[in-house]
Amino acid sequence: MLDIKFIRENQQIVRKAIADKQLGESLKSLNELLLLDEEFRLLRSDLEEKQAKRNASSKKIGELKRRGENADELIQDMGRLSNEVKKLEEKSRSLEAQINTLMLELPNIPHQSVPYGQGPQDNVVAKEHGEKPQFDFQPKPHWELATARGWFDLEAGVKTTGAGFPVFKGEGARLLRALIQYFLNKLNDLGYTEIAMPLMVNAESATATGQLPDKEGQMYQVSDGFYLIPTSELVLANLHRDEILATETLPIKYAAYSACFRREAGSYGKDVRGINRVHQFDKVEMVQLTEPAKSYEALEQMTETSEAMLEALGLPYRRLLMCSGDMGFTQAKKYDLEVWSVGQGRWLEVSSVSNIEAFQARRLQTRFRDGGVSGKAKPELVHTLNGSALALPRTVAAILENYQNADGTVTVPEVVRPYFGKALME
RNA sequence: GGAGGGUUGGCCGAGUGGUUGAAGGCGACAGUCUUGAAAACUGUAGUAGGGGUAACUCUACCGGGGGUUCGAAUCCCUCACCCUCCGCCA
Repeated sequence: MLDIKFIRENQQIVRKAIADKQLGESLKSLNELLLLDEEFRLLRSDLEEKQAKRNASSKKIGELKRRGENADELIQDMGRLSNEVKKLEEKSRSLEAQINTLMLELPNIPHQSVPYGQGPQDNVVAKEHGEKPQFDFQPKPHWELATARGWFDLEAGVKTTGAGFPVFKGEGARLLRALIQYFLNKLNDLGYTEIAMPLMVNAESATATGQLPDKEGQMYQVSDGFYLIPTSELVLANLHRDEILATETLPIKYAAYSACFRREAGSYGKDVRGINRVHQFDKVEMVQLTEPAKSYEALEQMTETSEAMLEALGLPYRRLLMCSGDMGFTQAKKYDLEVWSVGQGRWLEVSSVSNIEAFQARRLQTRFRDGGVSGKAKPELVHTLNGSALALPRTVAAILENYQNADGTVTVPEVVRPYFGKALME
């Protein structure tokens, strides 16, 4: 959510952001918002004036009554005034609700370093690292390797649940677990606090982080008004909702492993082969809350953390700087990391690291100030950042494909061996 | 699932429908004293929004939302959460 004052005073910037992000629909929201905001502010001053009168009279009536004097006349006047106040209050409430809804439809503003672009084709390759492996045999895609050795069983998942709910078995399941361990330990070493969390959230949390209303169709809704989390970012970012933090506690760094659930409506073809895109997957995520001045430094640092993991795993990858049109509703700047999938001959996105600036924090009301909660300084909104380190299925796919041997076995990357327990999947 | 009791400022905790934005305590901050600290004493301080160059001033906020009333922290309804008891399941 943007600051209403900012919107009011910087209409052109907001308009440009909407256009750059290819969200033409939001322009209507902006226009309507500006009108309602004007109306709301006029109404407010009228209302507040009348409230002030009412408060004064009420006080006077109290005094008269205490002294045992007659206040009937004043009470009659108050009746009329109160009615007006009540009507204005009602109007004010409904305007405020409308304004709020519209505010939720305005996207975050891209950082100045974000290139303009209409879609994925305009993303900029910011970096490429590692050699694509060469084989003296025809490398296979991960689903062939895994099915042949029984490392996962997609049919079984279809049976128990439906398409896109993979079942991992034996050494396949073990590889998942080993990777999760490796990632979390790595992040612990870097000062991230590990969190284990609920896999469902309420609408309030989902609204605060920006999934609602923007991505409602992407989430599974279960009973009692809960949503299955599409990413653990949602819970991590909400951990300090409505809190004022001491500056010294920043940056706050959280890491978590969780299952993630996404409806992924409209996906098809090679995108969904094997475990390229599934409805339930595992992910290790990092979230940081920082002071505004330090958030872009943190974005680089978090991206480098994910890259370091890919390097340690020996997977060739590239870093994309996402263009304005492909970066999503809440982000100010975002990098995607993609690994080379040799069996499919394509890049697979395994991480996405974003700076949300104050866009989430404004809804979360997560603030900080010098001197802590009861300090004197004015509270200020934190910046929130999130990034995957890393998403499991595609990392597994890349490992299987890039480390495959001619006989269908897979060499386990060295850094994972302590967790996996041996050097070869067979 | 049923029946009761709760939710007040950073924390604890008063609060009778009418000068209560809210006593008191703790904690915080500033000052006095002290070589320094502690103690003691004195003082300051909620959050958000609006108006004003400023001094200042207005409004809202006592879990959330609605209502009753001339007037609500206080009465009513509703939702959420916490506690106790009963039932059910582990």
